[in-house]
Amino acid sequence: MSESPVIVWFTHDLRLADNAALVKAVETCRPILPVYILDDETPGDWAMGGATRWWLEQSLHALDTAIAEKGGRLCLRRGGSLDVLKALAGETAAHAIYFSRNHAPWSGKLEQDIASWCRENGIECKRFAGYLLHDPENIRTGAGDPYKVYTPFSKACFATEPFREPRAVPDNMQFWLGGIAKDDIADWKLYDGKPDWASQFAERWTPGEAGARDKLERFIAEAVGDYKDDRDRPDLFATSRLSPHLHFGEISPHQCWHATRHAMADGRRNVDRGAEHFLKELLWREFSYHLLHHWPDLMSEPFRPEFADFPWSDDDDALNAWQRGDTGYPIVDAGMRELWATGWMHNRVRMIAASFLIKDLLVPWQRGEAWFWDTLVDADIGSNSASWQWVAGCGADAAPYFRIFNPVLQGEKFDPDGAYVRRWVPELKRLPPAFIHKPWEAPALVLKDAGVVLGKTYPKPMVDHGKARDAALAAYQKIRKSA
DNA sequence: TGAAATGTTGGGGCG
DNA sequence: ACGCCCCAACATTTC
Repeated sequence: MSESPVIVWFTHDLRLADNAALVKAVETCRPILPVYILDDETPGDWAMGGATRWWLEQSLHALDTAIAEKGGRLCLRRGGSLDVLKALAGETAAHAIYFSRNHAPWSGKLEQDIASWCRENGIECKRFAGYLLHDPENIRTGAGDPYKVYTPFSKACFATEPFREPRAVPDNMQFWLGGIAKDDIADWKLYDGKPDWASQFAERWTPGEAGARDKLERFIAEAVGDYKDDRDRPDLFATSRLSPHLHFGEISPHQCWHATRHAMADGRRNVDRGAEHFLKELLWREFSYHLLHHWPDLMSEPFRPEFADFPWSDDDDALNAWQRGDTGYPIVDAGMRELWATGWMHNRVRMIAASFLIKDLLVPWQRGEAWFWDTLVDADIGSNSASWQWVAGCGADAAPYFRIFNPVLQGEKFDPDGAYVRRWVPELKRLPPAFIHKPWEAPALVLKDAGVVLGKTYPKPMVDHGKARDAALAAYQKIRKSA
């Protein structure tokens, strides 16, 4: 029997580089048992959605391959994390359990329970910093309160630079090779391909640490300098698309931060304006988790309590039309179809589509949040919750409710030629730019030339935006009076 | 990380 | 020449 191992429990840190738990496990000079647990029990209502399950399967393959190249294998188990770790520790007579901290609302108790059980059973337990630049309890206002506003929060973060350097992949890893039961990932049925809704995902994405590193390097080399100007353009390839990689921890925010800072420091290109903005976007992710940590029901309850009485119209037909991308507003439909086809949507379009659901259709923001949770490959409990509250106007540092996006103007401003709409709503692709974002205003002859029959080949607008806006503002007045 | 309504200004046409 | 009106263009306010 080999020496008792250190269990390295992988969660949202599916990488070998910049992984403190792994580095410290190697430093013990004991054999390592790398483990991933598919835990659908602990998160309750927030078990992983469909698109993240597709990603997870790919990412675990990538991690297992990377570990295999070092001479080990990833051990897969399914069940409640505490129960599985107890079982594994028993089966292997483990010396220790090392892992990176998680920041979901259910993680704190779980990690405490693991630490307590380890203490009672004479097993060393070490928890390392998680997937944020700062632990959420360490950033406070001068008065000692958590920040509720993004800008001062981001200033406070910048003031704490420099952040620690990323850690290298440890060399001479020794793996524990005892014979224990391991799940076959195929049995998890993370994605069964029936129906084959994720067929396009693989064309767009390369899950895993190597894919994440490539994405970051390409973004820094080609796009970060123009990020401030072009990041709102869904028709361009101007954003990093790192969100799913960050969600699974295939890359750390420290790695992203330092790569950006190095590009700024080398000074060969005029990169600073865009790069600075990219850092700020990383801090929006940070801010979302900061809010979630201090207000752990952010996923379900409006931060501003008066919104609990908002007169929503919880209409399934409206929700379904939005989900399918059949609203009759091209920029909204393009976004929803991009989401379905690729598991991702450009951030500007997320705001437009979310605003449409909430303010034009008056559907509760939680319904849209749930849809995104199921369909986004980057579905993340922090960013998703905070961002939906932001759009709904009920969040901490949110867009006020009366700030209502006009889907036509937003389309014309951020997809000026209509290239994005043409890509995802091909039945409109022959419409000229002047009407691509408002086909109902096109003269009959123009529609005929483009092969568009409104109500048949493409829907008529499901609501009149002007009237919907008035209705939304009227609804808002009701909760304002009672507040 | 809005948009619409309302207010102000200034150039030009015109009597 | 001058005042008046019209209405872009821009600014401010309101939702």
